[in-house]
Amino acid sequence: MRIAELSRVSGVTVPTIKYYLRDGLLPAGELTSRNQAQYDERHVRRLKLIRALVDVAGLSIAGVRDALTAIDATEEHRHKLLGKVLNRIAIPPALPDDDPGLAQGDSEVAQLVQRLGWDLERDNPAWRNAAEAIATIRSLGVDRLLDRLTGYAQAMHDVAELDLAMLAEVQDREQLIELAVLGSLLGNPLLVALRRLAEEDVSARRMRSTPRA
Amino acid sequence: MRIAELSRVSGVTVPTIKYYLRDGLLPAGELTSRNQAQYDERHVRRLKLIRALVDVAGLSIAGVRDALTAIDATEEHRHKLLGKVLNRIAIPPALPDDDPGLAQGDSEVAQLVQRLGWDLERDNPAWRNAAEAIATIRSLGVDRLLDRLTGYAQAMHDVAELDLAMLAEVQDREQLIELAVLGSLLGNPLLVALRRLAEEDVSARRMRSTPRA
DNA sequence: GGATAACGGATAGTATTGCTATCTACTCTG
DNA sequence: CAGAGTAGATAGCAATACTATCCGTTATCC
Repeated sequence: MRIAELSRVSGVTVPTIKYYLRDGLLPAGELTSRNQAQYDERHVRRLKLIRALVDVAGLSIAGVRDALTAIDATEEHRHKLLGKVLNRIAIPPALPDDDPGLAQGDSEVAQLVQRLGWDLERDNPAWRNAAEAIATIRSLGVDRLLDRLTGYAQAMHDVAELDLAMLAEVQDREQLIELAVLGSLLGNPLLVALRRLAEEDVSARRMRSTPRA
Repeated sequence: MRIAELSRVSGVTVPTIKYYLRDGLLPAGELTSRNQAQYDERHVRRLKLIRALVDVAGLSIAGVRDALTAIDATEEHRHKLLGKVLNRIAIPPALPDDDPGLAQGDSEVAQLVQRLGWDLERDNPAWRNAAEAIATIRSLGVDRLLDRLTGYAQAMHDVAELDLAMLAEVQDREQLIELAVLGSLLGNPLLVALRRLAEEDVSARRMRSTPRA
């Protein structure tokens, strides 16, 4: 398969494919001569993956590179725990380290974790993300949003049980890493969409039971 | 308060404040003369809100404008249902209408909704978001990620119950809209972070019970 | 075997986003 | 009344994600 067909099959324009090649997101095809290369199904798949991460997961090109690097981790790195791979595709901090309220958010996460008896390390990047979200909510004075923080955490624990149960079934290590990364990146928008749909259902039910509340 | 103090108090630079003023994200201060305006606490709050939506919720400036417009909906629009407000801050579609697989994703959402007996309309933008996420997962051949779709939906239904229970307690209509919008936009990153933290807990627990699985 | 279409690789250009800087005419402050 | 600050307008800029063009080379089709 040459570049024109790769473009046709994947739906990505030739200049964009060249751009991804330059950026190292897409591995080069096998050169059969100075200016001819062969591409195969792996390239098609990789292009679909890049577009999925950009369009659906909402990643930047730099974020895609991080995700692909995590997926492609060589065997010498792959002995590391799944957690390490997932921490490498974490959402970068949004607030400065000295943000007033961040320390408070951090300790609220600590309380939550302790209350639920969760077994985890403070250096998980998601800890910071959670602390930042909490700090932001408090700083805007919409504290009521956090009344049910524990319930949120329990619901996400249910999700996590499903995630890990799925991963536990996977034998192949390469596939495991990929499923974990994609489950994280593509699962988030799915969960967000399901939350919104569920809200409409709950709202409709409540409306039926108390029509003019 | 003049612009320099507004900048100092909010932590947003003067040129950026002017940019937000130009863009209509921040309402103009009250002009006391041709080139002097007074700003107040509402402007401080609005600036914090804009930064929160950009930094924490990850919205673009255009997205912030949509969110603020939804929050600021005048009384004539505010009779509309909460759902209409939330649909206006929906995530825009990422796949083209004619994407192969989108129709399949759409019908999978329909099956899920029917299976769970959810009461909702097909025109909810989140329906499309869910269909796109499902279509993308299928097109990448990582179908296993969807094995527990029903469980995901149930967990998010729990979240939705919490969301609506919180909103039901709010009397003031203006506050209701704001809490709904911020609960949606700021709640998502919080849920994503909690999911990741919960995954680590579940992973640690599983590791303890079956150390070398 | 000769026209021509496509190719890989390099370089340059472009549209958009989200600010940032400068300018001008004015006004408040010490 | 000096000079710092201001509103509003316009212009500039850095980053991102492509998109276009060019070059010499290579396949392809009659």
